[in-house]
Amino acid sequence: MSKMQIGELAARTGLSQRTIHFYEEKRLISPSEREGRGYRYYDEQTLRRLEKISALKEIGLSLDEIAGVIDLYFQDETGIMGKRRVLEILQGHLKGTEARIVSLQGFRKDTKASIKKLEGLIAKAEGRG
Amino acid sequence: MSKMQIGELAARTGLSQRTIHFYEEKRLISPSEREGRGYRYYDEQTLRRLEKISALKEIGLSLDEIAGVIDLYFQDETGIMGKRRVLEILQGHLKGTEARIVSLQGFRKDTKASIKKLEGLIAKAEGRG
DNA sequence: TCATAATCTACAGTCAACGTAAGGTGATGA
DNA sequence: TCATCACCTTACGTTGACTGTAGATTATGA
Repeated sequence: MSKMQIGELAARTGLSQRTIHFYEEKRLISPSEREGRGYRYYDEQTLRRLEKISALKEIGLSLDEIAGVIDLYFQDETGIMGKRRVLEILQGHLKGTEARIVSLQGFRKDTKASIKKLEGLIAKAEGRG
Repeated sequence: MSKMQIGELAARTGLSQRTIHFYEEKRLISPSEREGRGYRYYDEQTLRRLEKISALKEIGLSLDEIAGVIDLYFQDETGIMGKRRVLEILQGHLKGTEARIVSLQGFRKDTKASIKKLEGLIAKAEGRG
């Protein structure tokens, strides 16, 4: 269970094997082990890492940006300075996410207004017809 | 006011002139006029159109997808069938937007939890130090 | 009239994030 | 023995969304 090959990892994350290779090139992940015949082996940690990467992509970060922060999510920061730094990054993500949400809510409002107006027009046209 | 050249349009939308040309190639917009064999002239309608395009990009539509629906936002649909069609599209956008919001809210929740945990650790470390 | 500014067309280049294909290795089961 | 499988590396291709730039044309003000 704990050790899996790339095929299983791909299946469980929904990513393609190529994408996983690509993420390794970009230093977003690395296999936990590379035994005899060259196969990559991954653990659950990498699985969670990939999930976090997808989540960060969802909020609009580029892979480069993700590469710059992904470790912060998974290293056990011992020093208090490290913890503060991680905290700052997370707070930045939170802010970005909230801005994004607000912007989408604005769009939602506009769209709802358009819909309502259009429904009115349709109702009127039907009533008259 | 009503008639402007590409420079002004670019300034007012925040897009580059090159991008506006590009959007024209992609049939997302077109100049209202092309007098004297040369310069493009735009009206306020195009300005609003570009703003809508940006909004649709914001919610994750590709330029191709936008090209497929942008007219619906600006044509005065006369027939009731047309109106229904526009309504459907808008409802689709609304659904997509709401899904997007929910997903971001999930991420926000996770991030907040991480922050809280981290703040706890920092407080503990400080209290002990 | 002439400099300068604004715009034009057309083609090439870039960058991210993969996709795809070719050719090769070691393990496994019929 | 041999086909199949799961993976490997290397490398070129693709798509989307721009961006740069050269060289020509058009407009404007002193």
